[in-house]
Amino acid sequence: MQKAPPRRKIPERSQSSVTSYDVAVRAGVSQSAVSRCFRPGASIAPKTRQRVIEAASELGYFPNAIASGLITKRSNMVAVLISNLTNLYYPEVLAEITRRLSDRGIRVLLFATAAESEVDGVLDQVFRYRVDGAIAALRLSPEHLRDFARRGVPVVLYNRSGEREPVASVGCDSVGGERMLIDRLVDAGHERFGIISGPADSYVSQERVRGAEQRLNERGRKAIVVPGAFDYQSGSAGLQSLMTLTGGKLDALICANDLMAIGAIDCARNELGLAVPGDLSIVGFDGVAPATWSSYQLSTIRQPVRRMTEAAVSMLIERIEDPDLPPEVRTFAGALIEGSSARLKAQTEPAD
Amino acid sequence: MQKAPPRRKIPERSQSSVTSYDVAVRAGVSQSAVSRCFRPGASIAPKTRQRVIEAASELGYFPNAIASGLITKRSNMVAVLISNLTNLYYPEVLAEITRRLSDRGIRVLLFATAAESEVDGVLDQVFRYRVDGAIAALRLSPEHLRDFARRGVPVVLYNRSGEREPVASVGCDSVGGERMLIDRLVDAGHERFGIISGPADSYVSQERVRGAEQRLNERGRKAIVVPGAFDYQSGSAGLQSLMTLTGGKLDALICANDLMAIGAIDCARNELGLAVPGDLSIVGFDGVAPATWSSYQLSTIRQPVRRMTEAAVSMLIERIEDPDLPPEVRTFAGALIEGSSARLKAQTEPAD
DNA sequence: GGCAATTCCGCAACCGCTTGCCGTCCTGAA
DNA sequence: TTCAGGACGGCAAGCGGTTGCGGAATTGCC
Repeated sequence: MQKAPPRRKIPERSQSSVTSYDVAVRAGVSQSAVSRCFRPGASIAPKTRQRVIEAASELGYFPNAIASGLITKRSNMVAVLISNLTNLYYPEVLAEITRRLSDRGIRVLLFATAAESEVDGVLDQVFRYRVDGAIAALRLSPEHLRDFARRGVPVVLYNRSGEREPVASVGCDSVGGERMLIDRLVDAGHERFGIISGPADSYVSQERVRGAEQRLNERGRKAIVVPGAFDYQSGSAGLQSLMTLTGGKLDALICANDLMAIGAIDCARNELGLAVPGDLSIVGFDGVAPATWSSYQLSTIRQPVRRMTEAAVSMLIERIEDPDLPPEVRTFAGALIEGSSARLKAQTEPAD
Repeated sequence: MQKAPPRRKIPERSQSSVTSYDVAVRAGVSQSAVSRCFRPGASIAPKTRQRVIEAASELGYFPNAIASGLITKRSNMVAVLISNLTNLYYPEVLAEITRRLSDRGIRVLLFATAAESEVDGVLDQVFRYRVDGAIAALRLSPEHLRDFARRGVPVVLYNRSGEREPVASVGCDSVGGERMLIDRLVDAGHERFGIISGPADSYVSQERVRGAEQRLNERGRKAIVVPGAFDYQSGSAGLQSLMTLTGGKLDALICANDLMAIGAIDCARNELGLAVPGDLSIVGFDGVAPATWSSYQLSTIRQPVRRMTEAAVSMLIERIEDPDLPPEVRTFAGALIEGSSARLKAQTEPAD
């Protein structure tokens, strides 16, 4: 076989990519002077800067962030790890985080996985890109966290917490939120409780279910738990199986998130012919937009997304600036949204 | 002071950032050999590779994508520009795009703007990062497009099209979609039409409204148009003002997207006491998840998101590989979802 | 075993920018 | 006028990889 000629595809990038050198030539200064014009705090005469800026804009020059990141060891990129974007709740979080980071001159490198457990393959990529930090809204194993630590990449967990080791994290108090819901439900006279959980590998699901069961227990009640998957379907399916399991005797349904609660409401009303909250009280968790729609007016716990994202971003940035800051856990209380999908007060007469 | 002899680099191991040089030392090979181990197709002996890979994993080494991007001129990052993530429709698109790009070894650098018109400030950033290409789900002016072209960064527009100049783009056929809806509505006997548009700076809104009005015109009908903002509120508000404007005489409401249609349904049923579709037919556009919820079962046009994102990604990658490919516009037909929020067939008797 | 053809791998020159270290030049004070 | 002290800006050494080139080692073949 003949030796193949060293075939390279060189797309002849002629006019593309203006460098600081080109600008320097045009402005009649050295390349380093150009660089200084684009660095805040560098020593440069206003006059020179003027000339350089002009030349730069004539050529359409922008400093190459890749090259400068190589030397400053700051890529000005942060990895955002999210498990499933289609969850209604996360888009808002992502949008907020992106906006806040962008206000601080930092870009978001997005990593989306289908399930929380798929992180492994993704982490190499995160490290390859030398991101300055990461915000993770999914479960990271202790090994993963150690990898981050080893490489000096600060992480802030969002709505998660380090399983064993302490990690910087922000979250919404699941246990406290469920406690509020349970207390109000019990006070309103509900007796038979059902719970629809989230996927087994979800941390928030575990916490919420645990919080609910614990409080029910403290109040001398208990609940049947059926598994769900955080989506609309499983709200409906979960309710159906609970009705089967309890022979239709269910007073209150606690869903691990809003989306399942909405699925359950629709199922109760449109398939089982039940009045909500007349025959059945249904509560959720998150406070997503559809929960407020007039067809649902879901009784739920709203997470303070703005404050939480702000906290996550500023905690991360602090740790990028000073990697030795100790781990800090910030927990925010959710707000009870009364809504009208559950009878939350004893005085509300179930007239239907 | 004497001139210093050429400083050999001493592996100081400053706790972070293992370099290929470190790996080379440990494996007893040259730095370039290490590099070759991580480049597909490079000439390296299996034995050497083995040794290097071992040393690398002991040190936790990953090639620095920033550094390699600097020299290969490929950052393996693609910018995704999205106007507002909270739109229910975009998260799905974003998730799909991210997944598909990631399958091809490409990362997403996310740029989210609050309004379509805020692109200006963002573009510098896009260029600074030397992304290999961009997918834009927002309006880009001819100047913006020229900037991309000038820098040799291929762009694919998502649900937009170049206003004057031809640009690679994928989209869902708004005019055709609206035509289907209008035809079915007219055939079913509706006479008085209302339209709620999207924000004025939105391209899809303009197209959809234009498509609807045009077809209504062809069928000898016309509609009153009120402005909306693509959100739940404006569906409700839009319906209310239409009821005022028409003195309550409205047969069919065409909303420029699903979210407003849902808002309108809720308003009609829960505030105006109207039956949908009994008293009023309501249709949307997009095919978002909530549209399928049993409380709504929205009659709408579903965009083929999978196919569209797949097309966008592969078109972009083709253009990254061969920048001289001509612009191509791929339009996908939406699928009519009958739903039950509108009377779409003449034989359906409006019995209420 | 001898010789040519491969296969491997080291060398070194970058990629585009940052920055420490001076050398210039300008300004103001004596 | 002289000189000290800044303010500017050029020089050049990298940052961590990639890759063409050529030498050394290995292999194939007779």
